[in-house]
Amino acid sequence: MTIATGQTHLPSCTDCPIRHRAVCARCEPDELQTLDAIKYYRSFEAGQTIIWSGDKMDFVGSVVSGIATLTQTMEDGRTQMVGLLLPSDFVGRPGRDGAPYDVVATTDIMMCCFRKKPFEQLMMTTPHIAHRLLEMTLDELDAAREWMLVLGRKTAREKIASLLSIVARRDASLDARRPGGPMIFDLPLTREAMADYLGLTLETVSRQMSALKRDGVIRLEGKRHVTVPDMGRLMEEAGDDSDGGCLA
Amino acid sequence: MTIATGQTHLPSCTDCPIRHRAVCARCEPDELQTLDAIKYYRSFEAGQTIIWSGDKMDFVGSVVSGIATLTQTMEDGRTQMVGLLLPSDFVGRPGRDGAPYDVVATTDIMMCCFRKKPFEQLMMTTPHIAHRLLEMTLDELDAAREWMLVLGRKTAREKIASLLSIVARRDASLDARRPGGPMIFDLPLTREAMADYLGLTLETVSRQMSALKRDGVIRLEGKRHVTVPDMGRLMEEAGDDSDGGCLA
DNA sequence: CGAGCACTTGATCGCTTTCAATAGCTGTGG
DNA sequence: CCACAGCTATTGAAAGCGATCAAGTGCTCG
Repeated sequence: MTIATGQTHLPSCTDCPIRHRAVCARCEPDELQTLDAIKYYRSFEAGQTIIWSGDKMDFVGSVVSGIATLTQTMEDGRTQMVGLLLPSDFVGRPGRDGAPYDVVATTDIMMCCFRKKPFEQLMMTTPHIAHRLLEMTLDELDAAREWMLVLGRKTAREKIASLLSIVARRDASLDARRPGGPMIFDLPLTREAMADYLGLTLETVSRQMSALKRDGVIRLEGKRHVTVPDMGRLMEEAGDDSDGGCLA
Repeated sequence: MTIATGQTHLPSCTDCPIRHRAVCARCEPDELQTLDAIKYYRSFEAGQTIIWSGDKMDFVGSVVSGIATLTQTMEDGRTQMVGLLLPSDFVGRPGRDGAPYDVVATTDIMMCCFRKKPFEQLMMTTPHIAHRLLEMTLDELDAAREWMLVLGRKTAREKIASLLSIVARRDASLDARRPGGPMIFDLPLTREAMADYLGLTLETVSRQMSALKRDGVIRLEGKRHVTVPDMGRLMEEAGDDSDGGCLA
């Protein structure tokens, strides 16, 4: 297992797949050019730790492709996932040196990075970046609080259904499927990662996945390929309002 | 129970108790003057709901004094607290109309408010405000993620100890006590509110409080007045690193 | 003094964890 | 080609922790 951390200069920002969703989304062409000049790409392999909790962080960046997780670990080994980083999500905190969490690549991943100091200076002079980052941070805060309800008050079955519906809806936003039809997607997480996200054991995750399959809420091909025949049903199982999702 | 929502113009920002910690912390005197001109105060009584989840929010603001909670409720009544609002904390989200959570005053509370539209415009022209708000939002995000570990992975006893140590440390930051001595503070929350924060039932909260008292980790006078003879011990019970807190 | 509220305490139940065995899959090497 | 290690996932049985149901205490206020 060679730890070959790639480090490359790649195409310009105008062709970037996350151009319109990442921290640079609001930037004008000239601002984009400035970013283009100081950005660099880094790739990580599945399983690699991108940032260790407590380490000094000298860069920030965006996930371009692939998936990473933010996790916290107690001394005795109990771990809790506190964030799921998808393409366009931002990593790192301007204005703070130490990293509060482990960031681990769960799939092969490509990141668009900036050294922290230059990025911080850029933020001072480029309101479009600061505003977009505020907007994204507020969204993450909402997501974290949503998750607190899941962790604090939902049953194991509801937790699984909540996770599935979140992953499903994310895929839907990319594929632009019609809301009525069945949803099909791949779970990007192992059972253990799901457990760490949900505050459960991996055995309980496995049992509840089996139960949802047995009850016809989901269908499984292999371990990771999921079909949801009826999203409304899944949302009910998650304990969420089933009325939502009517985004014509 | 008269719902007398006070609405007053009060002293200038320069005398404000949260002047150096709130969203206005970074403002220059002239910027402060602009804020001063459009701010207004509102008071709420303990128990009053300040904002209903789903309602249109036409103002944002800072807690000046008192305590409020952010809560989420499922259809069947299960509720989870997702935030504790202390003096200087910011309420409301620029750029979004609907409120995602209930905001409830747990004590009598005074808020410094701004109508949303003017505040948003001000944010565009005043980077000091936008930057401070980003900083505060990132802090809240860290706090929310810290809490996810508590909700997902800690035992009932650890949860209670975590809550107590957080409240204790907050008070410490105000009182500037020496780290070695005993900590004394009042719990601003009922047992039920503690339960909603911790994802427990109020019975379990009560039992674990009794257990911590029995084991000498805390002492109680009345229901709310808490003495912690040894903070290190409390931190151990919370499952946190006990080495921390060495801030000379 | 009695109603109402916040809190405490006890007994029992049930969900999730824990411990343990097994299955399925992949890659390696004889 | 098959045996085997290593990993992920499933399933079963038993244990434990927190929830639920149910009194009961102490305080405040009318």
